[in-house]
This record gives sequence, C-alpha cells and structure tokens, in this order.
Amino acid sequence: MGIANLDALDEQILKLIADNARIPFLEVARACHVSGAAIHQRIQKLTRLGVLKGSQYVLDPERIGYETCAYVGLFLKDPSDFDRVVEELRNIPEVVECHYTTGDYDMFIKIYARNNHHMLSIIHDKLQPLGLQRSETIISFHEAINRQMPIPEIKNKKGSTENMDVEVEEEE
Amino acid sequence: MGIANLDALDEQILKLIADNARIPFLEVARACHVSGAAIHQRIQKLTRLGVLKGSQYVLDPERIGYETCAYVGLFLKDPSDFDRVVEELRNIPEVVECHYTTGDYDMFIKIYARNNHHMLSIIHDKLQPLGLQRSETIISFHEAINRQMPIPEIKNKKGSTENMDVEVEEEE
DNA sequence: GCTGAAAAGCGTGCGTT
DNA sequence: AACGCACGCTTTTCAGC
Repeated sequence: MGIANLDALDEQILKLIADNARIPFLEVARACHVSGAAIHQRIQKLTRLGVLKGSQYVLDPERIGYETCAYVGLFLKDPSDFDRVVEELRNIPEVVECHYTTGDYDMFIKIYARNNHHMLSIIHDKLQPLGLQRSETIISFHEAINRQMPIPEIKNKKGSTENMDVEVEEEE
Repeated sequence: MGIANLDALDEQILKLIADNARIPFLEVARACHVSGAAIHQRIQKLTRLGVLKGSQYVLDPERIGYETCAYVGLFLKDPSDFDRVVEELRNIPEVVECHYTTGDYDMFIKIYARNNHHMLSIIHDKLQPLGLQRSETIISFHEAINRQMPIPEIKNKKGSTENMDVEVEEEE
C-alpha cells in the first residue's frame, strides 16, 4: 500500500472535491473539460484505490455541545498492549483519533467532551482502567486552524518511465 | 454562538449525513419519514446556524504521498504573538490544525509531510523563523483511529410533550 | 478510458396548509 | 415548519470507439 499512481486529472478532481463533497460531478466534469461519466469512473477508481475513504459533513463541535477538546498522551503499563487498547478506545466514541507515536508517549489520542467534568470522567473512568501507567493532557482552548492536507502537485504523467515520487514543488 | 437548539429530527439528519456527505437528501427524507423539502430546509437551517460548516472527501494521506504526520508543541519567544503566528501558519499548507492550549505548550499544531526530511525542513525553515523559543515534536507512526465526534442524543423535543421514536428502516 | 445518450433519480423553489 | 408538485439538472449505466 503505497502512493497511488495519480495523473493530472485525478489531481484536479481531488482539488475540486476535497473541500466540497456535494459538488455535482457534472460541474467537476465541466471544470476539467471531460464528460460526467469520466468523473464518475475516476471517483470510483480513486475510491477503489483507497485514495478516497468516504465523505463527511464538517460539524462545529461547540454548536453540538462539545465545549472541550483535548489531546492526551498515554503511557501504557504494558506497551505490548497496543492492539488491545486501540480496540477498547474504539468503544469510547469521544475518542476521535488515536496515533502510535515515537518518543514521549506510547500513544496519543484526541478527545471531545461536553465540558471539563465530562473530560475528566472520560480520562479517569474510561481511559485509566485500560492499563495506563499515566497520561498527560493538553487542553485545546480554541482550534484556530482545521483544514484538509494539501493535494500534492503531480509532475510526471502516468506513462513515464520513472516511478511516481509525488514530489511537491511550488509552482503557479 | 453556543449550543444550537436542535430537535430529534436535526439529530437524526446529522447522524445520517455526518459520515456520508453524498447521501441523497431524498434518502434521508425517506429514513426520517418527512418530505425531501423538509430535509432541504433543515440542512439550510443547520448551515445557517453554523452547526454544519461544509463537507469534505476523506483522503488517505499515505496514498497521496504523505508518509509522515506529526504533532508539534510550540513555545513562542513572545507569547503575545499568537495571532500573528496563526496567520503565518495559515500560509503553510502542511499545517492542518492549530490549537491554543493550556499547560505545556503555547500552541499545538498538526503537520503532514512527504517524509521525515520534508518534516524537518518545515519545522526548521518555516516554523522556527516565526519566533519560536523551541518546539517539541511527536511523530505519529500510524493513525489507528480517525473519525467524527459522536452526535449527542437530544433528550427534550423543542416545546412539545410528544414522544419521538423515529425508526430508520433499511431498504434498498 | 473516454464519449454521448437515455433513463431514472434528485435538488430546489413555490404556493398551500 | 412541513407538504406536494414541477422543472431542470444530476447520476448512473452502456454501447461504441
């Protein structure tokens, strides 16, 4: 599973749909000067390749009742327990991200909670029993930026002899 | 600002669309036993209220060439510089999140990079000149969980005594 | 892999309740 | 606030290249 072999049309499609999942494919087609069917096929291909993993509406956490967001670094009692702990974290819906990390922490997670009290109860009552040595909490007061990763520029077209390193260089 | 005043229909709509931005509104309508026009109005309302902030396709970072993801805690030389630094971070597209935090760090950001070398160059050449005292990097080896926050259960229906059991029936 | 065409399905505005 | 309807546009499929 590595880098997908994308061409300039794929790139253009991704740039158009990444931040607007409701855009009509025909509108994408007109922007790309190809048929609607071509866009339809490409999006199926990108999905089959795993480049696209679905679509989402972006929700405002505060407006649906999440006052508090935190990152928590976990130290496990038994660091070979990774897989079990991840499975248990999946059952805690307020845990929205979980990373295996280098360095300080064994694991690093992101949590949404209704308020500080709720956050504390998640950490004490749900995380602690999973077998933590200890944890470190970073409370986020305000999320000033939250956006998609940039879609890299494709330089080489598919037929080229070189394999695709997706190299990104700024150009306009 | 604050928690939007949502009812059970809003909740059901959010649950249906949150992880599937391409679902036809008419399909949502059928699941909710209301008209398509009602869903259309509700989604406009939720957008106007700021509960919905747009839609996205979910991309696989690795398949578009991002091998490396890191969280970086920033210590600013001049902590009153928050706003300027955020604006400069907006110009670095690889920075996808930026939080104001309590405790250890002044600021906490998430970065995608093509590889370790690219990550280092972002941190040294782009972040350091913004006026950092120092920074701490947490490399993510693997993102085991990445999902939406849960849609809270709505308890009281808006100004009504009526009970609401809304059943969603699977159908083809 | 892309195209155009055709059929089925959807989004959206409006008048009504 | 929700409904039904109607129009135009979109999605999806398929034969043909």
